[in-house]
Amino acid sequence: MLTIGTMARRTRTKVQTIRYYEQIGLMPEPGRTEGGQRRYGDAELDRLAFIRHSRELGFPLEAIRELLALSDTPETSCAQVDAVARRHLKEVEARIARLQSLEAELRRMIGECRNDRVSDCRILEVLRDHEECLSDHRTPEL
Amino acid sequence: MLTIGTMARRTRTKVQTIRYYEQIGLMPEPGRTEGGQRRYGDAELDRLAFIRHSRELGFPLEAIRELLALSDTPETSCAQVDAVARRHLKEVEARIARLQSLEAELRRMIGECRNDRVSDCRILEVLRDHEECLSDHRTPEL
DNA sequence: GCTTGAACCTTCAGTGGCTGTAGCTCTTAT
DNA sequence: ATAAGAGCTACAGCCACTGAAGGTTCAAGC
Repeated sequence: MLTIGTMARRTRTKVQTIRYYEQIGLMPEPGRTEGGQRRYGDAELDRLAFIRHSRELGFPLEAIRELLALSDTPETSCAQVDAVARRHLKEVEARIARLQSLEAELRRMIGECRNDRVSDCRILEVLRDHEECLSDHRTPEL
Repeated sequence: MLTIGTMARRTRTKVQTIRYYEQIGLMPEPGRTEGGQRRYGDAELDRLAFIRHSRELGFPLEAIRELLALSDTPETSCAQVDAVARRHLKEVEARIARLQSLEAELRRMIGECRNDRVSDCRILEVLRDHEECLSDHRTPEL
């Protein structure tokens, strides 16, 4: 039987985070000691490890919820798993593209700065005046 | 005199966002009509445009606060402005690098999936078993 | 002058994914 | 028996907004 602290150490998770996962229904309610402390088994450890690995790959918790549900129906096709992963990949690609255009803009701006007084600063001028150089205003920033 | 709605339209900002900026002290408290509605001048419009342009470039609000303060002392050197921008560029670069390593890992994972049953899914196996392929666990995810 | 409807007001809750704190209680080793 | 360390609950805070409820004000048209 594993304490919450042991679970945390083994998966490099904060104790509070595990309790949070329980609260939002991502981890099951574990058994308790007479005194009310949580005690976990190996299945729970595996589940937590799965969640953490998925988080390291940037999957949002809702996607992880889907993956866990699919993982519990072993006889069905994994096409849905594939779809979740591809969807996430698309989001990551989109974020990279967005950040790269920010990066280019920032470099250009910084490159023009001649380190004069603030009143002549090119950076501040750009921030004051620039007209939507960035194409897509509807995507989230990152 | 500009209403909050006009300010919002001109800067492509939500009305609530402008009130939020006021609440956190990024925008000044404007004058009001007898009935209590906000009325702005051109200086406020410029300030809001500055904030929105900076946000489009991904500057966090605290950095924007710094930039606005620096912008109000025209005779000093703009080295500090430069420093804020370079600091932000570094963060953007770091996020890109992190996302690119995620992207590579996701691609590898998806590439291995043969679309069998869930019980043999390579994606799920990776998520269950993979040992920290991603070097830096201390940086924020994005 | 009056009506109408759009725009404004305040306040509060929610987003995602945790993290930190306060003030307790429980377990375990000595 | 005691004391340290780990656990417990409940709640607040982070960032940068966004939405909604429920009410008030403004401006245009008649």
